[in-house]
Amino acid sequence: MKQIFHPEIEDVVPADVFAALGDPIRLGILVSLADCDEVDKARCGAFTELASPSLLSYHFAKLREAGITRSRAEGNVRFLSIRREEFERRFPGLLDSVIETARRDPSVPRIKLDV
Amino acid sequence: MKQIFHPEIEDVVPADVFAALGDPIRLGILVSLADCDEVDKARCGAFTELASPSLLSYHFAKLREAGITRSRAEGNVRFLSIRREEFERRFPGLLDSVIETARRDPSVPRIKLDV
DNA sequence: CGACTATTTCAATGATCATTGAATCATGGG
DNA sequence: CCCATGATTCAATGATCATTGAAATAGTCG
Repeated sequence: MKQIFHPEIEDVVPADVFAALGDPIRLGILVSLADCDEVDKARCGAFTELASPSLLSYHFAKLREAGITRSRAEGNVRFLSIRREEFERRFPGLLDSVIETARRDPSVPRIKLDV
Repeated sequence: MKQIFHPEIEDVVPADVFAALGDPIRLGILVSLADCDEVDKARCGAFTELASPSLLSYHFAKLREAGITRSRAEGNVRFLSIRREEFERRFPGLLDSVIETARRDPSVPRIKLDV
């Protein structure tokens, strides 16, 4: 079982966060996660409408390495979640307005995550 | 006098905004502008501590083309300002939390703009 | 006009990015 | 043990990026 790298939240830097948000697919992943009813229950494989599996994997890594999301392996499957509390502590208010901005905009693709 | 392109605020899209914010120099320009006492009085030439003139020009263009700033030519000089009201209307609350995030973070370089 | 200043543009560089498809790896179930 | 499933990794692609320094542009002032 390979270790999945997550940066310490204190090491996360604004420019890297915004760079990670600067892609429509990644914004789509983020709003879809945010709109998911059950936190921490979103399978990676549920996002295939947004991109191919290998491209998704690439974008998941970007979000994860920017400190925005957390990936958790459970058996065969991986779950994806937003690092809400940590991120809120590190950059108060930021994620809420980012998500709200992305949620409101039709240019951001999104999926319904059935949990 | 060459025309300077500014996108219509309605044409501005979140992913492009975040991509423009995904660079420490550009964040530095933004917070420095935001912390400038007199709005719309910041000369482009006042940012030379952040980068070389030609690199600054490049970053100014990125911010401008992303709809975040406005450039105004006046004689020999160009002035730079944040498109506050328009941007607030387009993406309510976003710019405030972006600026606050950048302002608080020591990884973002900044200058004192004497006006 | 001619020199000077402020700023942009251009061409060139190497680095990183988004994307693709094939290969790999790990797990769970028969 | 074998195979299917879920997901990542790898190699290769062309595109875009940040940076540099030199050249061009435009305005000002003598």
